[in-house]
Amino acid sequence: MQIKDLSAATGVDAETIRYYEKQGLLPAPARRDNGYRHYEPLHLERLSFIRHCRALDMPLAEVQRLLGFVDGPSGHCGDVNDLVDAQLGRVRARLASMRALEKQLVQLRARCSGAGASGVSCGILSELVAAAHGEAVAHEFPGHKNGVRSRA
Amino acid sequence: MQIKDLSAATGVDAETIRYYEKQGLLPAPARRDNGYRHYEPLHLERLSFIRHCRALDMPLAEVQRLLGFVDGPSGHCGDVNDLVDAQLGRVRARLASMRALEKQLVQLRARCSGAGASGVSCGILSELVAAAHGEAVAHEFPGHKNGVRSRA
DNA sequence: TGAAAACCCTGGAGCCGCTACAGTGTCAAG
DNA sequence: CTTGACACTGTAGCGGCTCCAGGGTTTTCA
Repeated sequence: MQIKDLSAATGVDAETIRYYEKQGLLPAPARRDNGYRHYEPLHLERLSFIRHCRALDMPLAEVQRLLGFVDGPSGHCGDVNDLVDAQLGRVRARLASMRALEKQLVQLRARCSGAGASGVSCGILSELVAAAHGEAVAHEFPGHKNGVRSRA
Repeated sequence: MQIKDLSAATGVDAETIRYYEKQGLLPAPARRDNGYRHYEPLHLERLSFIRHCRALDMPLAEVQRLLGFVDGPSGHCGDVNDLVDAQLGRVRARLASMRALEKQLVQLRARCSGAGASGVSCGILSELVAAAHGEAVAHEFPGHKNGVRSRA
């Protein structure tokens, strides 16, 4: 099995497969005489595992730890639990902030769809400008470094 | 007003402020004799606007377009609408996939909390391995480049 | 047989939105 | 006059890829 077959079988781009190898997630396969990578069914299974974890949005570092549990002796059930719980926590936190975000955007959107093009300037823009004013005042006393989460 | 005052007033890190300037989001302020940036109230307002948009998780490129509308002549209400709608669409798509994610994680988590440490191996891990098997089979016929969204 | 297309390799740069340095200069307080 | 807080520039790093350049190899088709 060469890289394009593994790619076709998993739906993972060949460059991503090489990237996983470089990051130590996928064991380096044997090489043919011409230097081409030669994959075994083991790699297919492993890559699918990785992608499944990624579909759960786990960071690669955690996937790696999980793979360590798969390979190593059993009895890490507690550790695995913790890992999944941590991921669930992250997902829920993001979910909450996304919901708040949606709400804000819906409110913002309503500013314009109602009034039409009658007013002097756009309601959405003036809303954002006004909000900016409020924010600036609200933040006048510092205390924390960064009020906006870096990636919702 | 020097950079740390602007930073304190908005809660935005000074390095981030300089970054926004370099990216062309914040107009370059006047410089004092010593080369220090000298900010006007205009900058405070503008920076707050940017942060408010960022709090709505808009990409900087869109914030820039929005700023263009603020500066330019009015009458872009339709464009602004489209922009906000696009953002709302992105947020909702992410929201949906996050919800699916949470569900999967909860199911996965249940695999282990029920059985305790009685079985031979961890239920979560075998579930992931089994799921990986299913995925691999399901993808055996290619057609698309990348099955997993890059950033949920 | 020979040319073109499709695949493979490596190494490095680019994406986003910051964040954190290193190395240097300037200013205010004690 | 020293100490500390601030300022400046420029560059590198994060995650998780993605894409490109510049090569080599293999397959396919005329």
